[in-house]
Amino acid sequence: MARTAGSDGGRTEAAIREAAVQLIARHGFEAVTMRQLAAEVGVQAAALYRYFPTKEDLLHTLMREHMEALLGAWEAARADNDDPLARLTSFVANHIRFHVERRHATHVSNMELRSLSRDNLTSILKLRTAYEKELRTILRDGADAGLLEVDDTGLTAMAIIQMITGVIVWFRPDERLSVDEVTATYLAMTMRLTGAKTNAEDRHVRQDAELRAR
Amino acid sequence: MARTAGSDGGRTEAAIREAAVQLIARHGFEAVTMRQLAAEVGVQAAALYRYFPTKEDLLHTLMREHMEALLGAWEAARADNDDPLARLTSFVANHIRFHVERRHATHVSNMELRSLSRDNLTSILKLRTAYEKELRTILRDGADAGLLEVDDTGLTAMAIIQMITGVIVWFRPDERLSVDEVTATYLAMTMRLTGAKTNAEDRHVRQDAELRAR
DNA sequence: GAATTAATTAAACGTTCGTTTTATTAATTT
DNA sequence: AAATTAATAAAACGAACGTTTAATTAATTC
Repeated sequence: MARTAGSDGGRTEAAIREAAVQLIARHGFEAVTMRQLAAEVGVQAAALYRYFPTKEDLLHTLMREHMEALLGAWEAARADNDDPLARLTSFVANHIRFHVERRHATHVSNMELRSLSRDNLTSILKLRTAYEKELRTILRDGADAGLLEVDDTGLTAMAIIQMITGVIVWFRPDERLSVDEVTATYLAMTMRLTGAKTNAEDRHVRQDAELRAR
Repeated sequence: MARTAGSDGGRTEAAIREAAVQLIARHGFEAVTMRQLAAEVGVQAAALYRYFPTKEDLLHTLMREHMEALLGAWEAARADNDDPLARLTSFVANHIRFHVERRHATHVSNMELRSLSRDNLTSILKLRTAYEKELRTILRDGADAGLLEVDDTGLTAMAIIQMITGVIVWFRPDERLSVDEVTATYLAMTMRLTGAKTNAEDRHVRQDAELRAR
């Protein structure tokens, strides 16, 4: 009826976050009740309020940390490289790996925006916009250098992000394809989609080789 | 306190559907209450139950009819054409037009699947799968005819659908771009993404023309 | 070992939810 | 004009919701 033996605030909070991500990803934020979440963690509902002041604050925390982790992963993965094609490759590969590894959290961050209040929504959208801007910059640099054929930078960035984020809709680990195989295929599609010059060159090299072999 | 003068079942049901699509698209199915919906329509909550037996049945009806309309629009738009490239063009153009015209209903159909019971979910997924199969068939035919370069038919189909459905996330009519302009850009990206041969030919034709003009 | 702080339970709060029941009036049919 | 059917309002149902309060025990500090 009170503090349980061996209870630990740090562990409980981590368990709440984990359970919340799973439950919200599966049922949606509005459909998950604090009692349901508490039961999953193994505590009473009131105990949740020691760690998060409100249900919405819990959601906002999960989203903010997910977006910050995404931006952090990109900063770590980005080769300090001048080559736009290498940067584009890094971006797509990092995005797919990160999203496959955190399918549930991504689902939450993408689907539950409408459950946030104005201020909380604004703070998440700011992070999201910053991330999208990274891709737009790469595409513009690539187009300026004559390495990419991009009609509309903003529109192409949205198309690519939607395409590569869509992986989480159908991808399941331990099925037909590995993460690396999926990444390779999506990279090839991205390069074709943006008219990347290396791709065209590769194709010509291959064609030439075939012709010479005859 | 009872039947209102001028009330009409047909009109009321239509009003319920319209209001439901708007409200669910904006707030999410779980967040919309029957009282809120009724207020939007201008009736009491109990009146809704004359038209839909439960809240979930209302959602299911909206989704089913949306998916059937999408399949119907595709059947009407599909030129009875043997050329896979022409069919691919029709598919993308029809998809974007339909989704832009019915942004809210599309949002509902894509986001609220988890609020459906097993049986209702199955019936919607069946329609969705049938639609996706249309695109897979086009891609396979195109690849078999040597007109497209597609590594993985299923994966490419998902990538394209996610890309072109994503239009509704950012597109707003009466802004920078018209539907036709957006469609043209997405068609160009789709053709590049699938390595469509016409595109390569066009490019060569254009390049030749430029060279000759010098 | 006494005092304090951390972690939790148990119980309750007022509110709101989807839905049902019953009554009432408008429109239609006979 | 009487009888019937369609369309709704009004009120209530029990259940469940997010959250708060108060009490209680475990762990830590002094």
